[in-house]
Amino acid sequence: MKRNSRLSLALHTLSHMAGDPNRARTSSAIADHAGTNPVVVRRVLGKLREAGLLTSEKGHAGGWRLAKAPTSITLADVYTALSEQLVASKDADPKSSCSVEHALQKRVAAVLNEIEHDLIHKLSKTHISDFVRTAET
Amino acid sequence: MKRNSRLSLALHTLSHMAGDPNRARTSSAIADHAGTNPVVVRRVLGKLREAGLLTSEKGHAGGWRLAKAPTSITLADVYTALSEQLVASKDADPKSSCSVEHALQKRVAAVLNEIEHDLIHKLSKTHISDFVRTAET
DNA sequence: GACAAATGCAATTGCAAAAGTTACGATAAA
DNA sequence: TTTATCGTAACTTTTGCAATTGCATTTGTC
Repeated sequence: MKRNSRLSLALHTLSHMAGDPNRARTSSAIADHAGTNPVVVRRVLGKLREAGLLTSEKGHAGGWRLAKAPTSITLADVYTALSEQLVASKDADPKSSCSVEHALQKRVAAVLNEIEHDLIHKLSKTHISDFVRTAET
Repeated sequence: MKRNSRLSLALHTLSHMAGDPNRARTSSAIADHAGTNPVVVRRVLGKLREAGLLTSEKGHAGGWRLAKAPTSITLADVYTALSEQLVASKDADPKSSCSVEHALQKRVAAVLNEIEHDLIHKLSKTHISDFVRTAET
């Protein structure tokens, strides 16, 4: 896979589940669909479970299920569950000798953080269910 | 440096230049400031030059200069100059056997692209000069 | 013309993060 | 008890990017 693979995988899987929320899916079935492998799927979906978006069941006939209605899961939920920070930079280096430099860095970081927040806000406007409006598997 | 290092470096350098637009800076001076090396600086700034944001002069007493007023360079200019695509995913895999899958992927990609555009729009609202308002080197 | 300072560019190396793989234990259903 | 599944740890492979190196080119100064 390529860039944004985790976000991509998560979105893909959730959308698919939203089309038929009752069925449980196994890691390997999901992996096959997404062209990856079960362990990677578990790693990514594990984060979504921690965030309360999914549940998983062990044992025979276990698998993954949506923990909430598709209409109540937004892209922002997924984004933050994966703790992505596409825009925001990490904290400014404290090792910058020049204080003007430091002030500059902080200002840049502040703007970037604000834009990150805007991005999340925008993401919160679309729901997983929006992907399944027309075709229902 | 880690993620977004290119964007970070570009923003950092441009902001610094905006504080004193007449002086030319050499790749190695910039590299020292940013804690990196001259070749990386040239690679990144080269992209900005291609986009018409910077000019560079070879030879003795050469270096890098802003090609435009700091007030006319937006974060979106920088972002697109570096051809970043933080949100948008690449084109959907054509190898997806299931047509429903394919339609789903296209819908997800469409939403992501729209959000990417929104991000760029937001970036276009702040200018390089905004970083240098209070302190002027 | 000689030399130094600078970009331009390509090839290589090095490194860290992510993906992939394998293995094994725990758990639950049949 | 057997089978199917998640959970997780350890390891290997891949990949992206920075760093390094080397050399050519351009330009200003002596």
